Amino acid sequence: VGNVEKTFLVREFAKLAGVSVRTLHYYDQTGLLRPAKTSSAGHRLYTTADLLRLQQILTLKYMGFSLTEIGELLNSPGYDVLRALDGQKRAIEQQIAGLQQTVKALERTLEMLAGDEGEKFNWEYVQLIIQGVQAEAKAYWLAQYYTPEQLAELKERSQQIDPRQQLKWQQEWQNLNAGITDAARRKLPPDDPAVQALAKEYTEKINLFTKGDPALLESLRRIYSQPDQMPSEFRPYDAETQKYLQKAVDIFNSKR
Amino acid sequence: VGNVEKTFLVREFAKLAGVSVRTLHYYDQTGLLRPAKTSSAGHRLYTTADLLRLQQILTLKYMGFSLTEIGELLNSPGYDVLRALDGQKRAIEQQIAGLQQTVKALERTLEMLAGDEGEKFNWEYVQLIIQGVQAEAKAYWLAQYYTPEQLAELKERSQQIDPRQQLKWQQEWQNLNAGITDAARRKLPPDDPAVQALAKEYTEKINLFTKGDPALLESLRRIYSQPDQMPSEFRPYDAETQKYLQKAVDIFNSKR
DNA sequence: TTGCTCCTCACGTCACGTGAGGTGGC
DNA sequence: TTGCTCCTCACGTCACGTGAGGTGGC
Repeated sequence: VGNVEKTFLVREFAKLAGVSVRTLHYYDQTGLLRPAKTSSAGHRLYTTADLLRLQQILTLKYMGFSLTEIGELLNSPGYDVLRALDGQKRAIEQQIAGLQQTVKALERTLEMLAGDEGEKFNWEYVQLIIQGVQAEAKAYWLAQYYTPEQLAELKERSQQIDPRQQLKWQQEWQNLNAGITDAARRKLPPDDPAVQALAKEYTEKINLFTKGDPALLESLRRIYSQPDQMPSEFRPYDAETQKYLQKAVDIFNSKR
Repeated sequence: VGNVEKTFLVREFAKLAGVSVRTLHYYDQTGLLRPAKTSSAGHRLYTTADLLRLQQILTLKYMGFSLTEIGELLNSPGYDVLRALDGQKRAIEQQIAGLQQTVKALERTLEMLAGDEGEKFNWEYVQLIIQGVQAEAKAYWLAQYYTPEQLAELKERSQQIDPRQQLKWQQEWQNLNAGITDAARRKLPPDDPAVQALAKEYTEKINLFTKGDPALLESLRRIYSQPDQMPSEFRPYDAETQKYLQKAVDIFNSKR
């Protein structure tokens, strides 16, 4: 008696919150926002409590979370919101960094176009621009892990080595990484001979790079210690594959 | 005789270009990249010319174009590449600006969380933060169109008027804009009485805002002159709807 | 009775990833 | 003959937009 809360039909409620009716249907369907009640005719009846929840959903959506993530966040009260928001912030910052690289490439391409008017569009040069932008970003990011001396040495090294040889190494690395990713995906046991062959090749390549310098090895270790921190464009594999590789390499080392 | 060009099977070609086989299938299917030949067994045979085209596709993809746009760009030789790249640059810059707003909101929310430890997450406050960030961005953008005096006056005005009244106006604007968008979408004739009613309301609201000040009206005109330049978050309707509205308003004015 | 709102399917979007099921050359 | 690669469907993705076709209260 007197306990009748004001309810809203979908259209009303949608207008109130500034979303479409279809959105509310969808949120109901996926369980993200179930209306408080349903009328005898099957009509959705929303309350002000529902409005609060919807606003929370929209807030998190604005912050870039997916609907699945939003559901998890709102349904588990013990969830660490601070951590989630912080992670989200970092993710978006990386996204921005990627877009800024693209803008930079576009700018340099436009400069090039302004330079040679009337000439045909030089695709090869644009590819070089993109590679340059990406290399810059990578170098900038790596600079925080290497000491100045190491950076100087690596730079000198790369200048002394034949570009063709460098390209070949790069491709070998890519193939090796593809093999490792594939092995991890297929869940081959780390002590499988095929996987051990990959571990061997990996170890050899690392040794070739560090030339036995323990400081350089330590830098590499720092770089790969948190794969999720690494910008995705130059992250060879995710954290899980990384662990898998580590296991295989450990087995390989223990067997020698 | 001797005119046999080297060809590649899909997997080979895919590895060569660093894409997946499925991607090549898809590009073939959509007509974006058709292999030069097909073997008698129905196998796709790619040539180095195909590789060049694929690299162009990937370049444009990196620059943020959709596959449809890429197809149009590559298939129409007279296309104005410079204009396309410049537009793309601007689009990405706007995307970045939006993401930066989100980051700002996340940062301020995190600061708030750091302040009141252990307290319950204050959703209402986060909403205010988001609104604040958006208002800042809008003010910043509008500042380039209004004169300092106009800005000062508008600011003073908003301080003198009851916030509830402001909210009400905002909602009226939103409803009006929704009506206009709807009329344009349904292609009602601009001289339709219903559309004329919208034009009337629009004109009245504009007059209420400018208070007959021609300088203010001129600023508004500048602001709305290129709707596509306006950040999408506070663009009420696209260029086409804008034109439609203009037509309706012109008819309305001519009838008085 | 006429509109209006409500409902539930269900297809389309974008650029592929991921099997399923089957064929052909080494 | 056994593998390997190739092929063509065809479903799934993410968050809805957009009809289609039908029912119920004002």
